Amino acid sequence: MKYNLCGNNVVLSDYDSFVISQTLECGQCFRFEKIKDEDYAVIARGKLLHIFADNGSIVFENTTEDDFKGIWLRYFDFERDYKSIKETLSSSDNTLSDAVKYAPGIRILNQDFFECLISFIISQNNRIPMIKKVVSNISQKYGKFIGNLNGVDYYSFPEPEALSTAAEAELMECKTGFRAKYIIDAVEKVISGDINPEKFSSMSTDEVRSELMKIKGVGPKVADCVMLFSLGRSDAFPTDVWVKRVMSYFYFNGEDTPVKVIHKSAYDKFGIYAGFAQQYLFNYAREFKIGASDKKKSKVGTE
DNA sequence: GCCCAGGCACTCA
DNA sequence: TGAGTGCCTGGG
Repeated sequence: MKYNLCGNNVVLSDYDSFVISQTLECGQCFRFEKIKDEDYAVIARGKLLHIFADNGSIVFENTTEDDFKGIWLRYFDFERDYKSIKETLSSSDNTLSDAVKYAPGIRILNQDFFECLISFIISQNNRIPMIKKVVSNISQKYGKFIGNLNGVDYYSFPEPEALSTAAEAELMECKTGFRAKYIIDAVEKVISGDINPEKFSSMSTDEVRSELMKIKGVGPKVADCVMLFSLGRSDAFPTDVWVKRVMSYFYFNGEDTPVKVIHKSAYDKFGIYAGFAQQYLFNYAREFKIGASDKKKSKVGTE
């Protein structure tokens, strides 16, 4: 991977396995706005980033080398060798081979723990546009103004202390619905140190999952999302309805299979790459509506 | 108006 | 230990 400085921009060339839209729109994060094709505003780590593709390069607009190296390199997971991960997954499994070919430019983002935790608590029983709206509402109300792009104001996701001032009724006004009390419980546990990501480093993935599930509104699915997208646990395998469908469809003869069974088979098959496999499969399943009712289903491989 | 969405808590057997 | 049910909200 190579980058150079060009005026106020950092320009990334000679990279692989990265397509902005595939990485942002594969359901792992909620803090981005599409400006046009391969041109996005991204909010992360208290910064507003304008990122776009230009003649095969990726431009990080108005970005210092310090921010690029200190924030974005890690956020977009550019230090990881995705070629070998994709080869490993594809070589042993035809389904994965197809799923990887379908979206070879997905990278697993390294998001902020607290933001990721609250965002995926909000995600339960909810749709992506709605999740984005709720996270944005919370940021606008409790976060800090960080900039304007194309006439749109952007706000950072609040620190735990800032969000702790929120009453349940106020969170409801942000359209969190029944999840408001879950958010309050999560904030309390983070501030008290009851939930402390620094302590996680010495724990196994199963132990971290149990810790996270002490928070109200955090079950196995949300815990695995938080571990995969913000704690670098690549063996986490978030099993939501789509992953359940795609796994049942391809590995269990289309039979409705319990999440526990799916979870175990994923770990047996993919091991420490389970999280990457999940992301390729999830994207593939959602795009082709694999396993959804016939009305919604489109034919695999015809698009 | 009804149904459901990237789950989870709660209840009851 | 597992199955069944309700949940804010808004778009189809």
